[in-house]
Amino acid sequence: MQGSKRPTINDIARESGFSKTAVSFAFNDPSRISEKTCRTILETAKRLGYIPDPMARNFSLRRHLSIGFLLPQVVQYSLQNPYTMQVIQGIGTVCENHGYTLTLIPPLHKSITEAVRNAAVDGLITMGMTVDMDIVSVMQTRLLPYVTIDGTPDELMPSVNIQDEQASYDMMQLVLASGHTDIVVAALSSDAFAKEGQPDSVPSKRMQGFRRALAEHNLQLSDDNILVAECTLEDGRRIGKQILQRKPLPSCVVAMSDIVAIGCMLACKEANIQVPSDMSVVGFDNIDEAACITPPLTTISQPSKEKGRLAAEALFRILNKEELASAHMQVPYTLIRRESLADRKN
Amino acid sequence: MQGSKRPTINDIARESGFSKTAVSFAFNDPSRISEKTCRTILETAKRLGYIPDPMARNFSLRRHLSIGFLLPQVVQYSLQNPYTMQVIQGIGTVCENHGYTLTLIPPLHKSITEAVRNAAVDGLITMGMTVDMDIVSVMQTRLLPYVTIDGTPDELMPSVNIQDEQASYDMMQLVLASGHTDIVVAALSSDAFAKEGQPDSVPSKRMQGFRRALAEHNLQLSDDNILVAECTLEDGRRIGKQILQRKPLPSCVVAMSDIVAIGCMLACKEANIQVPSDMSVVGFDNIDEAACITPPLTTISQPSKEKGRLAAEALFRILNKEELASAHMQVPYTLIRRESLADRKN
DNA sequence: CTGAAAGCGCTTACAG
DNA sequence: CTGAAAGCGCTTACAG
Repeated sequence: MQGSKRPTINDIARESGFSKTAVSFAFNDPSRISEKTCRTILETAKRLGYIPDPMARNFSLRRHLSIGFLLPQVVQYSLQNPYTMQVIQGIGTVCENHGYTLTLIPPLHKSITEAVRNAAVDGLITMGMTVDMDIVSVMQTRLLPYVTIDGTPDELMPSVNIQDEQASYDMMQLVLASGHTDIVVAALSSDAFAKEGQPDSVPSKRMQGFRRALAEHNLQLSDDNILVAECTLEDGRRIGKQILQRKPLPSCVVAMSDIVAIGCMLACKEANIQVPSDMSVVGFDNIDEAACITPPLTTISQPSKEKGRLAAEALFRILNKEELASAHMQVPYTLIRRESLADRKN
Repeated sequence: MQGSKRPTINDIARESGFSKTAVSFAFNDPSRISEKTCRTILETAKRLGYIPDPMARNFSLRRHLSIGFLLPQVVQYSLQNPYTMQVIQGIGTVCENHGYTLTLIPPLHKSITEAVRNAAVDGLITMGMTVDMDIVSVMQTRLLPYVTIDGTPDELMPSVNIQDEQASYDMMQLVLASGHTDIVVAALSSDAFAKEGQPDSVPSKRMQGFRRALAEHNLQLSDDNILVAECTLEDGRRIGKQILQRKPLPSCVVAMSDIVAIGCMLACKEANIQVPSDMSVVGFDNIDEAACITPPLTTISQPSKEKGRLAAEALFRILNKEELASAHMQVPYTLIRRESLADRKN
């Protein structure tokens, strides 16, 4: 079976005595031919083991029937982040409803741009994209529709976001209201796609929110108190260890991502530092683990599945040449207070 | 930009004054043409905004550069299970290394068979597949290579498994050794793909292991003590509620999957039943949540990423016409004892 | 109801 | 080094 060749539409046409046209109709639009012809053709197909080649069909119809999700990091990291996984879930559900598959696209030969040039999909969803990135011009050149989640909104960049600046402000307010003053921020590196100094990128927005709250308390963040982490558990742990070198310990670590916050907490556990009595930790995203870890993590809850769903639905609307109600979709967030943040006022 | 047509290789050939052949070489094998020609062509391409169409290229080369992962349930459930996600991670890493994308394939119009007929991929990885399923004959007809994880090994079915019967036996031995006798099994429904009564399917194997251990203690499982759940948190919770109706409560729930076990524990928490003092619960898979939930879950640890990795590597070996060292790969498991299982001997 | 033929956008064996 | 032409396996407008 493995060695032989698959029959093509030509074989079925010849063997059944009808034309290629008829064979094609038998599979795609039986009403165009007589029942008898259809039956004969389908029987011949079954006998010879013929299944129309999806690639040839899609090529002819100029479509892929697949949506691409560009992995922001190498597979190992991207899929390790429950937040990303939730986003993928939301996208996947919409794809399923539309009869599409969901293609996960890792960097190709280390290059995300290469991956986009070669992506065999009808449209792309990305995370953290800015309009001036190389991949955007590639998508535009390829006339590939795209939507970004947690990216920088722009006229040419349909996007799904929460109010990152405000959410971060709220979080920092809570931390400050709890009596913390010696604060370290575990920031996100602008990720794989990002260029330097995007003032509207999500990490920047969050930093702005933190700073605004601090400023209102006449505090500011020195560079020493900002550590940059990749969005992975391991890098969170690394940051955590680094923070634990300090004496005295900061009273609170404010992380831009739960996975990083949890990495920090791991480092604490390993060093026998008690959270929150020795040091508080707060996160961002409200992944499932945030609730079930000990102590439970104070964090910002984002509707991650909803973000994926909205992005995918917008993309399908673009594919269908429908109007977008708004190119910049916003979803609500919630501040969730749990035990990882100690009250230092008393 | 959205409305206009993309230039094709013909446009570049005409505009640059060279042949299609030369244009093709410029992109794929520059050594075949002079440097000057190559430069001219690439400049023309850039000027006109030409990027070779991946679909046409793949069609011509008879390949997709993508591996398919057949989702065993609807997207919502499949991607909600951390075990499945880990498997996908393992597969994804291998795809990345090979320069392939990973296509997640949900049922098409509710039909998995339809999805396989139309899958635009070079090979497929599935979970829980048996050789006599419809999709297997579709894959064979399409000459699509495939590998199954947690499926039923067969000559025509390359597979990756743990020793499910033995692992389940070990688990039940532990439960019995801890003094439990009133035991309820939360079994997995043979899933979306399965036909009735597969004696070699993973759920059957696990049941056999449970029964062997019970038999050695002169116990057997009445039908009343077997509840079948879908592999989801929600269905675990449903099963949990059902179990909590019983008086007296069973002393231990033995689940075939952590996600179901955790669903049960949720039901307990909601009903104010203490695990493990009122009732013990054990699971299977050792997903991350198993360790961080309260109380931590006793379970069987499976190397889930490794399973995905092995399956994908086997698939690529088949694609490259290499020999498989073995068509039936086995990975080791570990029994992990945590607090969700009470000791009733004392 | 049926079929011959052009077309989708590439690759590549072959000839020069 | 370069190009004309066949081929990958389908779909579909058009004519009968």
